[in-house]
Amino acid sequence: MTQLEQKILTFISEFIAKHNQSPTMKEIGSAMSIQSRGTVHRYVQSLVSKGQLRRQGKGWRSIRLTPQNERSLTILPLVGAIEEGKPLQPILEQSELNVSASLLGPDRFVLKVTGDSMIDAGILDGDFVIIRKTDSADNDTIVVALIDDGEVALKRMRKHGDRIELIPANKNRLSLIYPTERVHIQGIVIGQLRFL
Amino acid sequence: MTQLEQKILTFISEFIAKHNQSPTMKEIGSAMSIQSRGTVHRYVQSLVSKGQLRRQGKGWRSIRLTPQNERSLTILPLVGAIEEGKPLQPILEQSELNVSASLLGPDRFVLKVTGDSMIDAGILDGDFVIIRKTDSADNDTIVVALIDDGEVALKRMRKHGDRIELIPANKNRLSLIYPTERVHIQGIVIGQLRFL
DNA sequence: TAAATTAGAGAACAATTGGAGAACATTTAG
DNA sequence: CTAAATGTTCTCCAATTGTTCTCTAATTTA
Repeated sequence: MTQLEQKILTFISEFIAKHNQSPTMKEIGSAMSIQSRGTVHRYVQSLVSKGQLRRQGKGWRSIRLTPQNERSLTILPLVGAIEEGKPLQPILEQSELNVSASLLGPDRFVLKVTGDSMIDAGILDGDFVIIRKTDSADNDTIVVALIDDGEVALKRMRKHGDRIELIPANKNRLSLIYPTERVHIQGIVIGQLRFL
Repeated sequence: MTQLEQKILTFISEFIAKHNQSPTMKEIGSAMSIQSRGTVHRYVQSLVSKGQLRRQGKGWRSIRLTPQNERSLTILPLVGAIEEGKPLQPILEQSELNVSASLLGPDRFVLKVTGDSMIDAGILDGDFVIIRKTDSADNDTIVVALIDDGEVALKRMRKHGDRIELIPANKNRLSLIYPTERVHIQGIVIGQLRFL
């Protein structure tokens, strides 16, 4: 896969995620600054022949992703589970932990956390949290929220009518309550990781 | 392997980790201050013949790492840092978080944690910890230890002469002290992750 | 000192990658 | 049905890269 093919594959993948529909040759070309539909078509064909894409039917927007590109790679061997004072329990069923399938996606990003406001939720200073972009969230999920278009908070959220309560996971800190219109949800925390 | 060959191999490995594509002869040359593509080519050929690299296909960027030098990679966009009540601080320098480069390796594995013995260290029930295999560890690192070839403990370790103290990160639990010969270190915790 | 080795420059050529656009076929919208 | 848009096939072309050479200079070795 050449560099440009890789770019095109990524573009198609993100386009589908965003529009729930594959782009046309022309749309791909626009994004890649390629004027010729014929040239774009050649790249798409190349990706199909390399098994990175497939075509469904003959019409427009018939490009589809292959399963491998709907999820990405496997990563680490998962060998067992630790439980208090018991022998190691081997995990046979799923012998690999697929980090990326669960955590990656075009709508994901990572934030590094500073401070201890979420310490009781096991999110420590220096940890990274993986966020799925969304502008709404359920009660009691941990969200990234922008307050007054200025400061950012990583807090558990709970709605009370026209107000939103942002609850820290730290007994030494207090909840903050804002009118709904002052709080803009940026995303919800779907994962967390730490390097020691 | 000469010194320069070693440098080139390292450069290629890091380039692939960063760009997910091998560098061209020219790019290698730029990094090594070698003007001639031909000269670079000679080094690459030498590394191939020594089994440190291989070539895939005939096109550009067809240099591949041999399994011994390989690391798979997974990259998430790292957009910023959250700090208490401050505006989002964009991270410009390194805009990607390379999960696997730091966490993966042939001597790594994952355990799923059950129980709350490490709760004060931010390791909660259901979390996954990434372990680097080793049979020795420094004081105050979190280790996976096998006790009497039977039960497994995830605890902070401290040596006291011929005894080893295994310290839980939980105020409601007590340290356990064993004679050195009863405790077999399996590895140390180098990372942790959680799926919400 | 002389020969061999190592290292780099760069020319020359082949192969691959990347792009434009014409011509025609097919699909979709109205 | 008709027209517009899209998909497909094709040729031509340019730019970049990989590869193989030869030449030169510096360093090491016999």
